[in-house]
Amino acid sequence: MNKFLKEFKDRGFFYQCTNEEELSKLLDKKKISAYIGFDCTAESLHVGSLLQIMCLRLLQKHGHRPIVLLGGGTTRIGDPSGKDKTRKILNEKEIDKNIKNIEKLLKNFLDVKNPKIKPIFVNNYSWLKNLNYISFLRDIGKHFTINKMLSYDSVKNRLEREQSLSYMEFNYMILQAYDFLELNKKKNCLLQVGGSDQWGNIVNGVDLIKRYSNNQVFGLTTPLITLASGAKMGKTESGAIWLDKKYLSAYEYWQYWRNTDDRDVIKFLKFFTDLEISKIDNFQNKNINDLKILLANKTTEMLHGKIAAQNSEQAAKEAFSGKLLSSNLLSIKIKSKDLKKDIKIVDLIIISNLESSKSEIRRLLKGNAIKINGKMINDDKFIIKKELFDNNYLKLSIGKKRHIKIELI
RNA sequence: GGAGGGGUUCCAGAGCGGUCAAAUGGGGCGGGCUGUAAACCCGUUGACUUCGGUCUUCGAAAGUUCGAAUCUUUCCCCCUCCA
Repeated sequence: MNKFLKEFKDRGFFYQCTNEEELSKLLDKKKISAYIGFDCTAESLHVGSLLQIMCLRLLQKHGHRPIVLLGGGTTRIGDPSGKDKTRKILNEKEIDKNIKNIEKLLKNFLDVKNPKIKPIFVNNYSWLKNLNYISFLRDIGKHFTINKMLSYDSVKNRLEREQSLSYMEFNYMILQAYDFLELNKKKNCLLQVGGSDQWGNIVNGVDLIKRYSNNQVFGLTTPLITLASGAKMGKTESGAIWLDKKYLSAYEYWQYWRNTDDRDVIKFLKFFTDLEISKIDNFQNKNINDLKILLANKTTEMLHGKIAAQNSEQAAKEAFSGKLLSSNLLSIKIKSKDLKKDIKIVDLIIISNLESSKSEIRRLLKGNAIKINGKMINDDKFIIKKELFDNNYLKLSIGKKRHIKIELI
């Protein structure tokens, strides 16, 4: 089997392929361009897209060129896959902003220097915006049958549940197939990779290209990642695990990985780090917590850089060992003039934006959850005095995991 | 078009005139155990509070009543069956 495909499988990326044998042969013969499309409905991607990003990296590792499609056109329509309701439609400005930001984000993960494998970023709006309806129907539309389109899960589910599916959304799969055709024509793109929910859309593209130009191209999908706990990856109660540090700090990102369920650690090392498979397979007997730290370091390093990863590890070490102040701890600044009057612990936490409900903070206080400089506070009338600050710093702990440095400025 | 059933707190789902900020389960949060894991146990889960209470919530609006999530009217939205 082709080396790329083998590693793709060994790491657990593989779910389905339109024609594995032929793809393997092709990849042995030459270096190709392959594309993955990303949703641009938000300003940042989250961990849910990370497997796709790892696919891009793997392509590069094996000398293939990734094409990143940031769907300015299709985001304007909204993919009905996995959705019960029509998505909210974003306006042009928002989408353009999202595309710019996501492109920047992705560049953190990819080799953008090596001219042979440098990623190509494309926006399908550039070809979708000028489509002529009649000629599109004649050239492209004739290759699609409604009979088949109705059989796809994304469509079928909607219809079965009697949820309305607009004609606009119904066209999504055709547009995605058309994207593939365009990329095949313009960039000689021979492979589309996506999540398993994209299978139908990908197959349509492969079929369209076959019918339209008689070229053979391929589709490859990755499995949906579920956690050992049964939950979907990437969402926690406090929100999505964003990749952009504007929404989630490097430390919090590091913590997300550090808190991986035991049962998921080996799997995640294969998914989300570049460590060699053979090496990971030898980890079975290693201390599970060391592996979690390794996982956190590698994933954080990849996104935020080595320094950020090291700082996060250091901060965690200090925070959880009970050390009072660490320069690496998440820091929140409050103005000293706000501290002039007697400020209560409850208000301090509100000002710091750590909690938004005073009732909640009172509950936490009652539940032995709040510590200042390592000392438990139960009284909701506890006054924060200047003396509590050591060199203008104070350590506030909420629960066992949230340790924050409050800085007086 | 005709006949029924329903919209309840994050979710599922009870309540059907006062004892309802609303059972129960899930989820979340906090505590315990531990390893920043899992499992398990306990507490908690609308907001504000001078801890006495106060205010806002049961699809929307209006009404009956001393008192409404519960009754009436109108409106909006969902589901099932028949045509």
